[in-house]
Amino acid sequence: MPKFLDSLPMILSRSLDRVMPSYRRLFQANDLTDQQWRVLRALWEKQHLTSAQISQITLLPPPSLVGILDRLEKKNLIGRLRSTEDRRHIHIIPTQKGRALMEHMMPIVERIHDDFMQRVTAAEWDEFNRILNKLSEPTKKRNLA
Amino acid sequence: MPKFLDSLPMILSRSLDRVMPSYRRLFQANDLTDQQWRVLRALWEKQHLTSAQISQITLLPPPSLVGILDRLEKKNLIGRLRSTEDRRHIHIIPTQKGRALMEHMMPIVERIHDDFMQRVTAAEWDEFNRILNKLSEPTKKRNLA
DNA sequence: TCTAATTAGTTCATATATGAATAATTCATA
DNA sequence: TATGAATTATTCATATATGAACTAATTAGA
Repeated sequence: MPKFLDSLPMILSRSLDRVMPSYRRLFQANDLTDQQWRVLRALWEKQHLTSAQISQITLLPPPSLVGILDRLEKKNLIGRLRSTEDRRHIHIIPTQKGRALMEHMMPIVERIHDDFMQRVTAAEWDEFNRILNKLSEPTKKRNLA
Repeated sequence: MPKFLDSLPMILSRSLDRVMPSYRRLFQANDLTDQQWRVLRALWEKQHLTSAQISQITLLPPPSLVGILDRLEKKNLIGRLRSTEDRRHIHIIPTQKGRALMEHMMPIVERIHDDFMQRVTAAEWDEFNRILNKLSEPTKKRNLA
């Protein structure tokens, strides 16, 4: 008899609730929300991305992204630049200030990540990812209603 | 060099995004949000719970819970009853209609759950929970109440 | 006994999630 | 080449998340 608290959604939600505070302290110290940081983080590797690309990388839904980008723009951390080739695309580009903030935060984020990683062995981490992937791997539509 | 997409928060978020749709189709077919179902589900075992207890079980923050309970009450699925012993407590009680809805949905929810469980062995599931717990176990604030 | 500290539920301001719909642009193709 | 389909970013309405603050009720302590 599977208990509510042992269901997959609750297990994942509870873990997120436990993991996020360690990161959130850093985000708040830098006046960022979780989501705002995700956008900046996505721009760490690439110099510019479209909204759709950011949405795909960060898992942030497009309607949410509009407001998140608005606020990042207002804080002068990113800029919007409409593409001349395909005028439907809007390139999101970090500003100097945005890039400076990323450079300040990235090492700390990595340290937080490393702290979590040190809780398990490399083999455990791999095994964890393998099983979680089996559990959540997308297949067909699973409509049991 | 850990990639953004392989960080613990992103892995957990992505898995949730992949798992929830299977449940959400059922919730929507019954005119419920994820959170509204969580509250009903919490009331499946117990006949009545206080707001604080529901918040703890469902992981829903108290300020959110107020609105969620308002809407469940408006749909006549639950009722609020102020305790006479401690007038700060408010008991949340499913209505007849609420209980009927739960009885209709529970078997389907269980089937969805079983469907996910069949993707891994019992040993894998245990191992998954063990590692995830090591990863996300709270260390500080260990409140031994 | 009387007041300070706690507790439960709530409100507030702001930010985000969700699903439907829309405007502008580009693509596909008859 | 006109025109319907597809794409990109956006808006809209509603629901929820987050952290601070607030009210009413209860409890702890001097």
